Amino acid sequence: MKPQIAELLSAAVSQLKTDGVIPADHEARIQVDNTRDKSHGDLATNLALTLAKPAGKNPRQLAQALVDALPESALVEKVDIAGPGFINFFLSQASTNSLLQNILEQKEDYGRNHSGEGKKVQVEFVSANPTGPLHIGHGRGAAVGDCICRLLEANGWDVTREFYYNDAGAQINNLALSVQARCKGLTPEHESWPEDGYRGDYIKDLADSFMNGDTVQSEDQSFTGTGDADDLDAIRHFAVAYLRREQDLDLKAFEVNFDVYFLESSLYTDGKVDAAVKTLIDNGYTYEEGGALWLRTTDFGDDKDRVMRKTDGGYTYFVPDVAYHLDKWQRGFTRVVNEQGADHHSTITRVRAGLQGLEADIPTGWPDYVLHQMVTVMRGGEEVKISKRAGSYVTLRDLIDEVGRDATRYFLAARKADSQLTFDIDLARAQSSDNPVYYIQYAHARVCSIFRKLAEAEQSWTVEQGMAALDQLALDSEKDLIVTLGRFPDVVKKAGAANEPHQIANYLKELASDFHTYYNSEKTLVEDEALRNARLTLAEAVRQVIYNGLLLLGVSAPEEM
RNA sequence: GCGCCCGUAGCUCAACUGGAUAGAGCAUCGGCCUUCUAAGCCGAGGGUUGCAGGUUCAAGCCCUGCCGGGCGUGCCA
Repeated sequence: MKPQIAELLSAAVSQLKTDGVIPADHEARIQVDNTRDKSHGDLATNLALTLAKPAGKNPRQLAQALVDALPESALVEKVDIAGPGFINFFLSQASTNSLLQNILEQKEDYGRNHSGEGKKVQVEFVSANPTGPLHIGHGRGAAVGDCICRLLEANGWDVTREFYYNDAGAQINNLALSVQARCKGLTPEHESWPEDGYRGDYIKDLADSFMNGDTVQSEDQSFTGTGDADDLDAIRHFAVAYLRREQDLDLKAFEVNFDVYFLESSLYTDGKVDAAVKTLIDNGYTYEEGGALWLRTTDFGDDKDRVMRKTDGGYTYFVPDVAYHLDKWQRGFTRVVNEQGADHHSTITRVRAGLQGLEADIPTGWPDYVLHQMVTVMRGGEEVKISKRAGSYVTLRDLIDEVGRDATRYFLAARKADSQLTFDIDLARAQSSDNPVYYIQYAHARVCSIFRKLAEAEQSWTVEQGMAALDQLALDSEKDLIVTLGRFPDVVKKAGAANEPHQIANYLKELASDFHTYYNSEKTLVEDEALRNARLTLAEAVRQVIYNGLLLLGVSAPEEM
């Protein structure tokens, strides 16, 4: 309903410009907010406050002038001027009726918009290296990243989900050496175990599988173990394929899917790394020193220059990353969101510097980054630090197995990414109102239950009957609930613009709470047929919006609990 | 030392890109089942938004300086 009110205000502003009250060249930013206090109506604007200075008038006078210039609208019951000059709108029954009608007509589309205009956006997330099972930090990245994708889709963007993984380099070599050591019967306690080797139990499983000659198949590759413990290259390939398969299975269990798996190694084989390096050299942003090639990142705001090519001839990690991002740009993604752990934030400056050095007309602040902070896992009031399988960290699989996909997704996506997160396993498992996931899902199930009861009583309800009866909804609690339903499209828009899925989670909690309150105070299946039909319409609208919201989080909406 | 992020009720977190009296849940205390699922609802107490300045008609939010925590500060990724 905000857009309609904003339109009325816009018309009023134009009128006042014509009248010479407001300077004609002033660009007014019209902001319509939900009110916190019901005595302030349903929606409010600070327009008179922001226009006071350019108009050279006191805000209350200006507010009165704006109100006088507002076009008539059936949506508005009453307009007040309050406080320092806020304009408060009280919505009419006609507006709440039409809102319910919209929800029931648009169904799954209610809340979606076309602001992205079908433009291409790429979201890169998880991007775990294939050196072990996914840990809880990857889980947070997966939940947040996937929800961002769903939000962007809801806002009309054409989204590509991409997973980038490092299948070359020092860590992979380290992995291969660890597996090889296991193939030769060594354990991590042994004195000749590789320094900085991976020690988890999964290394042993992997070695056994390689020695058995198993064939592993992942999303994008397959490889058969040769059983030759001296063939480090074969071990490397096998280990990568094996762990990729394992990560794929975890992601599938988490209901996170990718459109593109991008291999770092392909940047080398396609010559894209060399090409990027050559361009940087040709553009004069590099120099040799101490046997290494340096990129002058200080030209682009870094606090010191960075090594590109090491003395051993290999490139540092951010060089292929620059080539990768140039590739993204060339694929036509004018908007790219990179969801990563905050421990990698130092790459941002380097990648952006490298991209600027390529002089490819890439905007300075491109791409966007969403960084998530660390996750701490608690059980029984104690911090959980390790899993048996991975050894040194809690895996995503552990969580899914213990608390389920819905709760895991919800808890990992329900917090602002840039604050540290405490994952309380006991709470996530709780089947009570303490647990926000159950609380929200239960609201959905309750509506379904009402309709089951209706069928049992051999009564019926249709949208048409409901629409005809909407004037029966006269209670404050009913209007409150409808106003909350009306906020949903705006929440989707704002959450999408800010890459903040947690806003959806918060909204759903609020909506569920409003509904539970209403459910408890007013019976839906009353004798009076018109009132019953009206309340069923409201209940169905609530169900639809909860369903739509849960879908954005990738959490299921059960019909019974 | 320097850079980035965070600091809100005892705990976990909100506060809609600067708005009106900072809100929920948990925990504590007190109520509500003959009634569509009590897996729920209602009520009470609980705050100098880390500290000190500044900008603004208006600051939890923006600026400066401190304090505390996290991450980074690799020719690791």
